[in-house]
Amino acid sequence: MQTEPFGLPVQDSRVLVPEWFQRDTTEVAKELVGCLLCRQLETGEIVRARITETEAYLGIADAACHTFGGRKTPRTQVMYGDGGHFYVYQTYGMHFLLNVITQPAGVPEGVLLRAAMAEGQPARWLAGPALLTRGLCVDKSFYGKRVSPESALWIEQDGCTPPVIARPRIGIDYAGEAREWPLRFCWEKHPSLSRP
DNA sequence: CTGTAGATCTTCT
DNA sequence: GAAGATCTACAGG
Repeated sequence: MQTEPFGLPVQDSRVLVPEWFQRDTTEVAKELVGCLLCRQLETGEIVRARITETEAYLGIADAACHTFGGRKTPRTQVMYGDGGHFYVYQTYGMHFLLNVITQPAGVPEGVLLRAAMAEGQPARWLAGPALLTRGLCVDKSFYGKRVSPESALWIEQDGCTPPVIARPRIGIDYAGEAREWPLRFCWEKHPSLSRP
């Protein structure tokens, strides 16, 4: 039931378990739009943000993915593990980007979380992958942790089913034909999108 | 509104 | 040694 605009307030929700992520990456990316990214801060306070934008990265066949061609480096190592864990890396020397690993072990794919909106905050507070991690105090210490409340960072689903549209991904012009692939999933017309 | 530059540093060649 | 799954500020039209 989608009565309030832009998915607020939160309804009865359930925590997604790691196994939920161990399947088709594009499906996971699509279904994560509308879910709640939850973070328990050092203070104990819990922040819930409605995910509004994701991107799927399809592993060895995807020139935009860090594991393209089966590349295995210290940075990408966790991508080869079980889905339902986090892949966090730093880019441009100053930004952390948060991914959820998908698929069973051996299939190095994942979903980049690009934008979200938290209740009681400006719509553009988390309107970008680096803004999202900065706002929720997510850094490389989450690398390899389970997507679970015991990690202080998890995802809940509460039956919110927004209108989702697919677009080419952002910032991957180097990726040859893969740059056209419609793997960016957006909540249609949502004010918190990183870009329209 | 558009374009461009600078910040800043890990990762891989 | 170069580039990057970004963001912000500022200049110009």
